[in-house]
Amino acid sequence: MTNRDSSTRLQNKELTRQGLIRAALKLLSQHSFDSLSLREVTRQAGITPTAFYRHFDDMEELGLDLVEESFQSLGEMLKDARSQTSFDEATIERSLAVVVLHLHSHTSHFRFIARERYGGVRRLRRAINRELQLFADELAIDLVAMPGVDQWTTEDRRMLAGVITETMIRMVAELLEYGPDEELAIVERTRRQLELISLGVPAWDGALRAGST
Amino acid sequence: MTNRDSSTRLQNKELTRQGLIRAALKLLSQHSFDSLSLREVTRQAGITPTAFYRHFDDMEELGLDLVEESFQSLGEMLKDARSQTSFDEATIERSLAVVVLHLHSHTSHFRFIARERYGGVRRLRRAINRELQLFADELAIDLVAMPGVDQWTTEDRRMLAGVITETMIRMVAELLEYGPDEELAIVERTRRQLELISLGVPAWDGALRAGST
DNA sequence: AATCTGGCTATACACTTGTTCACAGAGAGC
DNA sequence: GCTCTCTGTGAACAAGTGTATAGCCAGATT
Repeated sequence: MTNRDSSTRLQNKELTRQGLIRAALKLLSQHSFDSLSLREVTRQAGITPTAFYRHFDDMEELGLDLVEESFQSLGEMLKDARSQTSFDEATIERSLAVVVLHLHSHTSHFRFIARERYGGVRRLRRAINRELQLFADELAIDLVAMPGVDQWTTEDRRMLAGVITETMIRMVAELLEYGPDEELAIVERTRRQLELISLGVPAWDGALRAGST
Repeated sequence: MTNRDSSTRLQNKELTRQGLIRAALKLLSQHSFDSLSLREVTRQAGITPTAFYRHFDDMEELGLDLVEESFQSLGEMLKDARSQTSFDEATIERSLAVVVLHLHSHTSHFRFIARERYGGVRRLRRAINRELQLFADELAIDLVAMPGVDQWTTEDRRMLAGVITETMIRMVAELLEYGPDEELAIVERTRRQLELISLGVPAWDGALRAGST
């Protein structure tokens, strides 16, 4: 194999592979993943069912690749939203804007995550939740910079990061479900929910709220 | 038709109908709904595929019945949890206990709701979300009794009820995903999230947070 | 230029799916 | 007791499923 030049062979393979992934994502706006058939995907991608096996052993393997790709695009979103690590009105507003923007340009990725997170395929659920955990953990780290929160325990910071990410995800899911007419109301409501949470932060005293065990 | 007596005819029909529903619920712990086949359900219920049509036109119709039944059991839960309409530590603790208890005795119903809420079947999603809306609205009404919140706008009360129910639902989903070993940690984390939110309530001033439109 | 490699096609297999149809047989109504 | 009404059965259908096998042919290797 000549390494110095990009071989057309591999390029083409990657191309049809992308085709399969894009085909799957397209079909997943109608189906859930485990009602998505191998043949359906290849049909949409324009190749023979048997050719599928040149790229994936399994539909599940394709699914795991979808998880990876989806969170990759989500990671790029984080770069945009990061470097401002407070939790005030302005930050909330900006974060919401970033999420909504990326939602519009990566709709199928977001839909896939939202749908399969609690979907019928165990390995997919696990993979997605693992990635979401990493996502929330990053946020938790950022929250250290917030006055007051720096004194919190790690667990409490994760707890806070949890509500925030979950609230965001639910907003995404709602936006996907309802049309653009409802978009403003949904985002506005989410904004208020996040602000409400942020108001709880200064009043929080983790020490007084130790577990009952 | 003799109305005064319960005919064995209808009783039996209702019996196999329940059989179908229970069969579906059982299978839905492995599948998602739209990968669940009619034949699979009848096989599990121990009847012929064709007999299915004596009870439902469609799998989707069965699904809608599942929604109804699931929320009926959820409504009974509400009766237990209600009549204490504050949002303090004790109430949170008690509400969590009620939910966890009902989760253990109605696992399949909760799983169905959590999974199909964002699942692949549109009508099911809509039906579930409509019911959840009603659920949250009831909670919103109860929240009027809370000092301070009685001055809030209806929309803000719904907003608050929204975060609370969503946090609860996510806890349920997590409990379903992970084993009983994790149960304590999950519930504890949720408890803290709810308390954090409750701390934001006294500081909330809706007037200062009007929409930006 | 000859050979090899591997992405892809074509055909075929056994199996499952939703739905239709004719029919059985037990309870309901007279 | 006879007839009617329905819930459930059995066989059959066209269509869709995952996968195995054999072969083609363009790009890579030598």
